[in-house]
Amino acid sequence: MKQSQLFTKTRREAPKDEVSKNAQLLIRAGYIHKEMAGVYDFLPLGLRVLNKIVGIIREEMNAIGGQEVHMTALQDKGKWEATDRWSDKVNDIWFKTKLKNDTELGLGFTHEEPLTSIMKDHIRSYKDLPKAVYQFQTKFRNEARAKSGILRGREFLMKDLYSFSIDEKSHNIYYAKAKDAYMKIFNRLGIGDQTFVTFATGGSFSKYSHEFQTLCEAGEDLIYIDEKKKMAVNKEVLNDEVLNDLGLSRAELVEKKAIEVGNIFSLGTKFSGALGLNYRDESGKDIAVNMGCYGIGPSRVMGTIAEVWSDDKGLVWPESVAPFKVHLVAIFGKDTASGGAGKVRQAADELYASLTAKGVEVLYDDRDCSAGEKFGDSDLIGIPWRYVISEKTLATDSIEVKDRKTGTVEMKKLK
RNA sequence: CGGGGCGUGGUGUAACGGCUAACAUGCCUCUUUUGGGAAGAGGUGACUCCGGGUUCGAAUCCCGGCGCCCCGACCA
Repeated sequence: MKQSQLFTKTRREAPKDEVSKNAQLLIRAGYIHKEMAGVYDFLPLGLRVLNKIVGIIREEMNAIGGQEVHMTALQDKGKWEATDRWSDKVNDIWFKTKLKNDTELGLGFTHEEPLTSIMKDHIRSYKDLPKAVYQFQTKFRNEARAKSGILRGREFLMKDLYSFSIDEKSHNIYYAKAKDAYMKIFNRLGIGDQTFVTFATGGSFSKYSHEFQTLCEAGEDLIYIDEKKKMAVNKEVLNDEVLNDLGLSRAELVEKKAIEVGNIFSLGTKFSGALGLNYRDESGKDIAVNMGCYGIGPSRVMGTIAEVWSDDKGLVWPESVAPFKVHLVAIFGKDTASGGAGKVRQAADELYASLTAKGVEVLYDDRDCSAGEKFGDSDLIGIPWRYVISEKTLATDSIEVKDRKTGTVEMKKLK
């Protein structure tokens, strides 16, 4: 894409109503726009990153047999009453609304109830199990306090997968697979090294749930990590019994702040029981389906990556999620007047065309502005590889290739 | 939801209760410039968040509202 056509602009200064690093950088670089507290729009660059994240998650969910659906945000009150999750006293994060005839509706903050209900139409027999279903969905949560930019919003994107198994044993097998898939995802997203599988509160059907916590000062969770074992325990469940269970010793643990980028949960038969999702076993008996749920918020992940991978000059995207792979920066110098076809512009146009033809995603800075401004913007936007082309580089028939992360520069011949 | 802070051109800031609300940046025009946010000149752009009140006079003081940020509580 030609940068001269990109409608978003960079800014020198962050708006004063943002303090968090992710929001400051993402707004300054033109990735997102704040609509109101905890509610952000994704602009072209931001959407590209978000879609990259979504793509990686989708591949890994498909790899463990997930089948993608797209459910509704509007929720039918009845199903939530069946599980006693409708009342504001039980659950105060609902956004609720009404039809013209006064029928109450909710804006989904999660999707166990409606999906369990859908599955009733399709699961009859033990032969129909196991199954895994997932979606990418806008979730609405009426948070008492939205904060930290894109990390805790009231409207955000969520991937939620739900598994349906014959019994606990079969569920545990799937659960373990999902756990591995999650680590694979975070590795591919470039935050694997700082992301720890963390034991957390389990709820009524299992002792623990597993959170995926990325070490980061901007996080709101406190976790205790054992670096050698690459295990962690959330502060909320830290006690001697738990440590004993997990074979961890207090002396080895270090306290760290972290961002919860994923959470997987065993649900047992809580929802299937309440909503009547049963299968018939070989002996003809009806049995409640055993369920699990598995969440990752792609928008929160994007904020987390921005927090973890950035420096004083701007964002530093891992290649797997960067909006473009290459930032082609043309320094026209006195080579050409605006729009003219000087030597540099011609060479840059050609390089852009040939890279694009090869399928390389390129943001081509073809704007008429000073070199300093272009470099500053390039650092801020944070595309992994910068190709600089100018009179200077053309003199040796080459381009300058700079690694955004390491700052390493090398000259490469144009052929 | 409790506590604290803050609302002034697009953005960041300034202005004792008193001149036409200032500066920087952005944007537009012209000239010069051209490898780390270039220089000069001219221009554009603000009912000072909203509503009341005090006062001869309010961006400034008081009351109410709304919004935003931070701390805490909460957070399948």
